Amino acid sequence: MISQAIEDYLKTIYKLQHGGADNERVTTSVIADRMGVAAASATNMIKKLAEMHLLVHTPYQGVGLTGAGKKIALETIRHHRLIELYLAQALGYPWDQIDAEADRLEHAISEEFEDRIDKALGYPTIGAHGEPIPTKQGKIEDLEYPRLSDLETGQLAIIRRVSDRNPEMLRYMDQMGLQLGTCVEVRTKAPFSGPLQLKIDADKEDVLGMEVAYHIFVDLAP
Amino acid sequence: MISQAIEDYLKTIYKLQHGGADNERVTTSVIADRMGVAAASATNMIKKLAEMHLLVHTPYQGVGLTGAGKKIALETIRHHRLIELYLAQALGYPWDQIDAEADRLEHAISEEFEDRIDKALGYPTIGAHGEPIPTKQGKIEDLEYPRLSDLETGQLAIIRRVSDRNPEMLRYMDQMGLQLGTCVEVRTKAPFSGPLQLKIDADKEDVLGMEVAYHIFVDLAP
DNA sequence: GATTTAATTTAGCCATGACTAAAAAAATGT
DNA sequence: ACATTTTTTTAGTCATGGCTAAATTAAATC
Repeated sequence: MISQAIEDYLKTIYKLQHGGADNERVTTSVIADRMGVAAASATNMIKKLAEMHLLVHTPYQGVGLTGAGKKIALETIRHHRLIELYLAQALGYPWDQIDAEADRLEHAISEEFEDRIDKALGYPTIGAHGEPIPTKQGKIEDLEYPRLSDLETGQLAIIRRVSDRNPEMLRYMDQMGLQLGTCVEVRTKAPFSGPLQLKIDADKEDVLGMEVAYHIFVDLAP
Repeated sequence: MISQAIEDYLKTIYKLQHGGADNERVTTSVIADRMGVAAASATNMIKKLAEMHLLVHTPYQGVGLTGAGKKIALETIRHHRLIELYLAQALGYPWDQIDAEADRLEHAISEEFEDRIDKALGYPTIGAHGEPIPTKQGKIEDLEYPRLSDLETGQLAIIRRVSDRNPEMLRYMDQMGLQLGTCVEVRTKAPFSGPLQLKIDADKEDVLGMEVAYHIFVDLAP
């Protein structure tokens, strides 16, 4: 049977495979780190998932999801992102709280629930932090946006996606007026990974550290 | 820590204590039966709950919740009933499906979620099947309604609560036009626990078996 | 009151998914 | 090339919450 733990591992592995650089191996320690468990625990689960043919494990090298594993991962991610969006839109949650709540709810909902909130939200394709929502059939767009931290002085862009990993960072962004759709212009970029001077939505001007800018993804405006 | 299993046992025990007759003991086998587990499993959990001071166990006699146990039970029941009502009212679930969905969700939601759906529903005090919803402080009204099966010929009453135990029965009631607030009049009552001839909401007339009537609770109209 | 039956508890087992400590393999540095 | 460090795996443990089979206690019947 597919337990909550299995769903969590598969989701994490999927995100690691698609989040980082293309040829970065998804290793035991990276998985353990993201899951917040000991490396040995990850090894155990990896062995189990390999036996279930949900992933392929090359010892000491890393893992790769099989079709079946990917399917479960995407179902879980779909649940997660639909729930997040529902919490934000229907229940007025701030965007820094939705991830934690969705992490628990994603394992508890039925297909029926998924369908109903999907409908209530108008069949969305983009989640609350700008992530693509996998379809019920397991298709997902792979939108690759440049990071705000990679822009050069003078460039104008629109925020399309943010990392949801750190709630505090999300709260900070919010406070700075940085949301999905917000228009930003890089005024100056200090050297040595220094802070950015930004014009935000044509009315505010502020400084933003590279750490934060690295977690914001944008669409370049011409 | 309070696990999902503990919440489920406490909820079940609370309902057994307050559902049946006043002096019916809540025994191991009754608990095991309701939980769908073996008697030995129930014994184990009862021992554990007794050690945690969530209930008092008199061996071979039965159990009784302590204040702490009752508190957790009522919190769980509050979650369950708020979620049920939310599923019905906000997401349009039919009333025969909400119990199963709420059984899983009740363990996954946060205080924040509880508060938000409570507010969205307008701080309701009655659940989707007519059950009282415990307050956040753990107070609960004990409304005792007569059963439709106990009415006599000629009596007029309003449906106030139904048992949610059997989804098929709920679907049947719905189909018969029997809902909360529906007005029913007993036209004839066949002897030997025979069926009732009912006038439903002043426009339909139909027959209802005792089995179903037993699971419908009403307010007597004068 | 003795015996049968039913309910309850004890004893022991299993799967899940964590953990630590130790061993083994791979990567790195000189 | 070899020693050191890091990563990964193995081995063994623990808590949770099920299970069955056997023993015990309580209730019911003769």
